[in-house]
Amino acid sequence: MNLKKLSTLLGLSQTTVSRALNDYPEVSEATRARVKAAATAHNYTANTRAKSLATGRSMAIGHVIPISTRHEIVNPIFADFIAGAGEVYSRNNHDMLLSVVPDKDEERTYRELAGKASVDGVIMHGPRPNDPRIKLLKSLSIPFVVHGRASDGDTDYSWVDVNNRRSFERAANFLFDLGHVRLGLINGLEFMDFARRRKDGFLDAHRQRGIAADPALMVSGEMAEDVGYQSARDMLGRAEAPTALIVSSMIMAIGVRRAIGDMGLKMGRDISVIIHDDVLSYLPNGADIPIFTATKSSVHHAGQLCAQMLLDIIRAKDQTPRHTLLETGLTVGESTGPLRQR
Amino acid sequence: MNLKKLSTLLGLSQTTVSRALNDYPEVSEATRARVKAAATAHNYTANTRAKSLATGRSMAIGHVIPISTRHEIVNPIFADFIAGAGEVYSRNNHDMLLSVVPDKDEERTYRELAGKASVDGVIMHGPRPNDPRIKLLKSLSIPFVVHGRASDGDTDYSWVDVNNRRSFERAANFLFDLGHVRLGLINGLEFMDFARRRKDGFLDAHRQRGIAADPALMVSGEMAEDVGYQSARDMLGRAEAPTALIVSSMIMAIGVRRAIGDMGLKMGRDISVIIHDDVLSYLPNGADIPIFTATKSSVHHAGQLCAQMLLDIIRAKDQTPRHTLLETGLTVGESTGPLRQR
DNA sequence: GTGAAAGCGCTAACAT
DNA sequence: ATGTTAGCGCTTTCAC
Repeated sequence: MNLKKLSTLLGLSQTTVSRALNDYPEVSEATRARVKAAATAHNYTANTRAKSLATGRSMAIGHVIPISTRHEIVNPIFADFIAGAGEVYSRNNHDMLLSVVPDKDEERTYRELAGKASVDGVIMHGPRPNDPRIKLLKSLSIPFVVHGRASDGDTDYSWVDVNNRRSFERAANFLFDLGHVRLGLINGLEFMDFARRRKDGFLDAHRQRGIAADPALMVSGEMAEDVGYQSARDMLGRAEAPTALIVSSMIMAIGVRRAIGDMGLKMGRDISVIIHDDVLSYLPNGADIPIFTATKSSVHHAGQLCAQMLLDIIRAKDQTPRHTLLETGLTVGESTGPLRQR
Repeated sequence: MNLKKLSTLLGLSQTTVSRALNDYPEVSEATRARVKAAATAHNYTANTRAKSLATGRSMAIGHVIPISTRHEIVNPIFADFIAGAGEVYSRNNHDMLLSVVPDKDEERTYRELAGKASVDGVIMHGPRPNDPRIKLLKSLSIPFVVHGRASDGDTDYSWVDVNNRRSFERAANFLFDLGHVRLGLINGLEFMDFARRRKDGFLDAHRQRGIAADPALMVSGEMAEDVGYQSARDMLGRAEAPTALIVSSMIMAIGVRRAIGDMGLKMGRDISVIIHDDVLSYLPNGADIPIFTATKSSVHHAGQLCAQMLLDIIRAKDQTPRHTLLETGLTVGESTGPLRQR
């Protein structure tokens, strides 16, 4: 079923039917009702391609997902983010176009998306310091929103980010309040923007308390189980071992837990652990998992906000940068451990 | 830059330019070279919408991802699957259209995708016994491939699936070979097709050895950490406790590990564990994680195969059902435990 | 309030 | 080997 057939069927012109369906005011309510009834009756939906060819708007948003040889952070994050963004698109009758490309082809993909006019805007993921993609997207003059921030001078673009710095500052201060004085940090790779900010927050808290952070108790590595394991073993085996750990991802924390068990220590008694993990899909129904305490702030939510922001930008045709900084919630569980007096 | 401009620029007709770009044989090699050079020079890429409107093919594949209130299995699986499928689409110049919809809207979404002609085919996820979506997709006469199988009589559609049954049969036999005689199964919800097959495989092995499977040692629940924990506690606390467990997902296995630790048992000595997990993105670089032994078979690979199969079907315009059954690899690690003599 | 006609950017007969 | 023309399904002036 298409417009032509539907209109002849109704004895109306394509124009009128189109106008009725798209809620143009000049159509009489009587015909509009008749048209809409017929449309649903005959299961009519406007062909997106034709529509976007005619209007110039594609009603689609592009997400470019670079796939690197090294598995990096990206994978687990995306499911949640995409789901959040997707919900927003669905509600707003937009399509989501996913391009999974080898990271070396990322630039070409952006160019093509812009050239083929197949999307009205794009979401950019995983920014790195001085990210060249930002300049590229600007030069292509296509609306875009960045998930995360590239920590350079140029903040002249729209982004949605979690307040990683404050999150880790709060986590550290929370432990200081419990009486801990030696904290360990098991962080992601610090060339990633978020990891850098997390470390900054960790250090902020130390400065506020006048406590010197021990470089030996701050490690940075790939977010993997074995990295968590090895880091925890190393730290906890030291003469000056930490009494609490802040871990930068769930998967690393699983390794940390294994290390603690292997060393004959007990969580919450000998060592307290707080983890930060943005991906709630790991957790049953988003609940706090019983193993660890998590500072929760969902990437799912970030996805929704990015999508909404981008749609707003497109709708308003106003590209002045917008920013959203998400605060995290600190949820405290058993394993954080009882108050330790010095 | 569009065809019109490019063609006037070259002093050729749109047709010739189009033909040159699309590798039609009737164009002289000289002009083809000239045209292609100009195209790259001016950064020209054909507008997808216009192209698909003209050809009738959209060069896009749809993935419908139902988002349920209960978090179910779906989430962690998708990242990997989508990544695999996406790679194949990229290589074949197809777009991937993702629709994230509340599961009650799933049917409507399929109808719209077909009606709007926005995709050439769809991939269906998470089939359930006697799944109504299969009839729907057939009635819409849109090419589709199912990831997984619906275990009813009607196998008259294309699918790609992991051999879950054999995987669990092998896992159980592997443990029997080690001398174990009481095995526990911690499985996903058995209204899901794959979980049912896994149980069947588990039972197959028992039958082959003439060992009766104890119903008390076969549990089925949501794939969550706490379900794994509770199930393991229950089983291991019994008078007739199992000496080995087969766990149906990594996340449940994490709970199992916690239970084992809490009960003062030691993995590999008191209790052996084999897990099956299709999602390699959890694992660092796809390597065997050091905690558990896994029967590995990547959903990522399944994604690639689904995508390729669908593209083949579309290209061949031949909808006779095709099937691919993926065998799993059993990777053995320390924690499976030493040979236990009876 | 409704309709006729042009056009979005491309491909595919049908010429030549 | 290249060009002319019509048309994919829709929206959008412009007329009435």
